[in-house]
Amino acid sequence: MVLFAGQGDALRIMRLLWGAADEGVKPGPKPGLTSDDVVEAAIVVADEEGMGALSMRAVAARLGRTAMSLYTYVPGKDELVDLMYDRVMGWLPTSYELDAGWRAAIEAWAADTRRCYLRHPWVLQVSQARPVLGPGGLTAMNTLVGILRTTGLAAPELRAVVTLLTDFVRGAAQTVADARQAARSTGESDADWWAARSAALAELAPDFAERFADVVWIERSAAPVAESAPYLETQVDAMFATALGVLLDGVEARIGE
Amino acid sequence: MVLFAGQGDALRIMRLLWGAADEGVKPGPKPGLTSDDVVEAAIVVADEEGMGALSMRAVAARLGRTAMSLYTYVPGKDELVDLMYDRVMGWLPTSYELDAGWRAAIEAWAADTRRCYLRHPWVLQVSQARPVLGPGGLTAMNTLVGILRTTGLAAPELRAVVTLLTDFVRGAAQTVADARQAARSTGESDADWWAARSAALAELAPDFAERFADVVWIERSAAPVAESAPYLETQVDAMFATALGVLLDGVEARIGE
DNA sequence: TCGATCACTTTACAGCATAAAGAGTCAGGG
DNA sequence: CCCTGACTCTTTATGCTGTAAAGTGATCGA
Repeated sequence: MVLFAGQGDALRIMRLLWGAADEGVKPGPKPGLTSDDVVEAAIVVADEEGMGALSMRAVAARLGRTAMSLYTYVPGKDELVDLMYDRVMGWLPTSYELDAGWRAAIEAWAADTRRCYLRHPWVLQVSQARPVLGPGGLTAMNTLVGILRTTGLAAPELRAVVTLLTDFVRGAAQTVADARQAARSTGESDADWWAARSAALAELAPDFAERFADVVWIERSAAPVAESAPYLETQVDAMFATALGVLLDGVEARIGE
Repeated sequence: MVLFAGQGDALRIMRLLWGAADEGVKPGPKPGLTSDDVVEAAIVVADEEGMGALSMRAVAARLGRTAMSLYTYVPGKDELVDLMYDRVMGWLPTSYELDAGWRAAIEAWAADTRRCYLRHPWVLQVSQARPVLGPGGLTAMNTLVGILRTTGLAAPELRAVVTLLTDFVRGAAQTVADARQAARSTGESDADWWAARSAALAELAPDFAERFADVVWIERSAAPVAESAPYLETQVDAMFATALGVLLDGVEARIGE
């Protein structure tokens, strides 16, 4: 992996992100692919087999080429992932109806964004620090800020709300994605997993009910279905909506000031 | 890595998590280490060099042994990470003063939890789906729920608030941890990184100011220091406090019902 | 036609988790 | 007292990973 990206590298990846066209004719054989082809193939691999299966060899195999040939189109794997990220973020809706108010718009934004993360779970593994500064990611950010600006909140508060929203949506999606991934890769359903663990717990911590009384209480009282796995998806969807509601109540309270 | 963990494996890792003592005397040489020694050494490695540098070889080297010898004490790397996680979560405070109200208690909880994540950033890479069911993690969860129960909120809402809080604190800490990690491993400061990117942006997207007007507005208006790197840490700390305030306003609104 | 340039392949390296097999060490049973 | 089985720990090996380095052959401008 790349350990130090100098300034020249910064320009190169930015050029790729922004689709800066190559200038004139050059000697040598014509490229058989474009960097877009590589990005597209990599997204297919990551969607189908997960980020863990995304290797230069796997992407190259899908394109009928060797791993090393990809380095003609893309500086390295890190940069390829950045390009994949920006591409997917570019597929998100870029504007929301505001006639029903900012709250409804944010709810729609959250649902779309969450759906996108669940369709491409590997996106959640791209760090938010030193963000990918491509057109897709910037447009997505612009869309969210655009909705929130209509609340009339001051910029510092609004910025906090932006990170609150994105961190929450990412975290919630991450949990669902991880659960699905675990079920797929271990072949053990959530229910089986839970059954084995709770049996072991009962044996190893007989004082469980008293020692973790509050946890037991919330699990018993909040789960609509007794004996269910903790991450039953319909239950998780409802919880997402509730949590988002609490968050937006907080925003509303700040508007009242 | 382990692909399928059967029921026997579940019992074994749970026994390790709960510190179930081995029974009687056995033939063969005495073990030179305990699984706790391995976990401790692994935490030191991960704290000092990051999760990416956590390998069985590195842990073994610190203990003066070969990588394979660790498999005597721990089923595999995945399970070792679970043990590390539960150990660190067990270091968190287990009760909070409630005389000043639940809100102050949650603020203290959030500060402690965030500090713990920043001291051991690799903890954030442990998935929340199929959580580690050890005493440390369960106690931490119990502490949080215990504070929130004093709000009198109904269990389903309270559960949503729990995930909202944990997802937010984790996400916020993750961003800071990633930024620090990037600075360390690339040798490029945030300021340098930002300078190189914004120069490239100006060249590649001359219409930036109009095309991403809302993003530009919030960056200009919210940052107290002009031309500063986006993730200046004091700025991020303030944003964390503001966002937590908004979140807790939402909880308060729900209590009023 | 020549030399430069580029696409692409082959080979190689260091590092990873861990399976498999072997070496040495210690206990209880004969 | 020795043997057998169990146990710790090491050595070796397998199949992955990203990518550096060098080589092959095609294609262009001069």
